Amino acid sequence: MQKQGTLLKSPVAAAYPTLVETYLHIQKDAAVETAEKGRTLIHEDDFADHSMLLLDGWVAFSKMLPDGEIQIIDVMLPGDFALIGAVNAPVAACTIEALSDVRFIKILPAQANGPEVEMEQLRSLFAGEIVRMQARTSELLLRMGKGNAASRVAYALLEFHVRLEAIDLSKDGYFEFPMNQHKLGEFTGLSNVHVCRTLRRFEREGIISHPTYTAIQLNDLDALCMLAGINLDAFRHEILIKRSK
Amino acid sequence: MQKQGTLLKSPVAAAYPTLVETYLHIQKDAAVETAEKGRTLIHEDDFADHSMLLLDGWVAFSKMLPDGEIQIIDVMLPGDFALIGAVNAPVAACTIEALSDVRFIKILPAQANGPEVEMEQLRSLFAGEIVRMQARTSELLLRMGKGNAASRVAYALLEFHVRLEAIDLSKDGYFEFPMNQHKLGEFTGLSNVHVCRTLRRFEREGIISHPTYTAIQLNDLDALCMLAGINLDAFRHEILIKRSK
DNA sequence: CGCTCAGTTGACGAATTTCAAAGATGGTGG
DNA sequence: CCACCATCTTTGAAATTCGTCAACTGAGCG
Repeated sequence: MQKQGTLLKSPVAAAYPTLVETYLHIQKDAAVETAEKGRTLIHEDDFADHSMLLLDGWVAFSKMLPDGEIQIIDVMLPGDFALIGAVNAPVAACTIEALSDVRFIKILPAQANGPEVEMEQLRSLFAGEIVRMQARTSELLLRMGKGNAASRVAYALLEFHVRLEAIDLSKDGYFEFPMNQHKLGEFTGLSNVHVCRTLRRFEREGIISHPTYTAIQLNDLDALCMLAGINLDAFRHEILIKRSK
Repeated sequence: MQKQGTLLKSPVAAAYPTLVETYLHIQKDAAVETAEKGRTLIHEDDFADHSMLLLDGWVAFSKMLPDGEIQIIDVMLPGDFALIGAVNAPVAACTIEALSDVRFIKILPAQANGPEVEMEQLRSLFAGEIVRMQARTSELLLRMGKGNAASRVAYALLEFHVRLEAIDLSKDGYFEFPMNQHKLGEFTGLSNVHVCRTLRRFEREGIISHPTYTAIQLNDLDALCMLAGINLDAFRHEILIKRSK
């Protein structure tokens, strides 16, 4: 377990001072938990009345059909907050899995709902995070229902890029990408085979390239936006926090 | 505009005393707004920092791709609460449309974030509503990505039935259903034509019947659960409030 | 060196969309 | 009460997209 001092040195705290710092200012003894890549933190239908604040790494929320098919509902990135359960809804709707090694804080209901003025400010930030998560899920659902394979893959890549860029983890379209094609298929609702074909097509057309096995390079954001049906500026307003600096 | 007296007489207040009554106990002068079927309340990308409490009727949250294809993200039913925007995320991710004549209350950020003890209780209820909305969207997204047409349509019918039954608006599988096949296609991610084929198949197999044009009768819940890949008890725990009576 | 796992590619088939046209229903105004 | 109109539903046939199956490749690792 680590304490505040360590937290504030993390790149996340530097990039997103408001949420992480605000929380730590109130809960000075917050316990930081860690999990390695591939670890399942919570299973669908488990008891859960808490929330989660991700400090480092990638986390997937997913669900499974009886036949074993898995769909990733949302991916949390460093600095993100998620409501997992509530006192009146104490069941986790999703399985939560670490897509990379992660560091996170578990937030209990009582740790955010108090009358103190600082908590009021904190709740306001949490509400924003929830709205942005809903916005991401909505965009995903839209393309799942009405978009083709190219649209879904382009959207996924753009979403990650835009969110990572805001916390300095994507530069000029280049970022570390800890999901393989099978996982990307679970996120986009496609088979791993079709994800492969779509990525290869993008690569042939020069839209993307993958310089290393664990990273990706987006070369033509305009083309991706066209394919995904996204207006990049409007999209940023919808899924990024208004920086308070 | 109507006041508390009228509200408490509504079937919703009787069925869900906790949320609606708790809110009205704090905001005694809450203004009730109305809208007729088909009316758009908010457009995607509009400014919005508020929430909404639905008293009567059905409301759809939807998004549109540049080519005009529409996907319904979630449907609110009487008694439901939804976070539309937040102070730190003041953009509506969805277009909000009345699927039937509706009555609702607009809730501003300041009306729920105060230090008072009653507001603490109210926020706890709101948090539960948000978790349940996320659970519904997750179930929908799962079937959109990995389910076939029968699974999606069966899920949609079951979701409406289970939620309506909890507020006495579905009895023995019979309920008023204000969506046409085109709208149901927007919800399930199918063309209206394929929704039609799927419904007709269900009807041929005796799983459902539609006694009037605006109502539907679910005859075989077990068969629908099998098709949707749902465990009805687990599903109820996930998307229904724990009644406090 | 051989093992395993992720990625790649082609051929085929199944599910769903699109297009087109024909019924059914309900509302409206004469 | 009837005729007409717009909207919704139903059905068939053709086209498309994507999944499945199977085989092959290539990288990492003991």
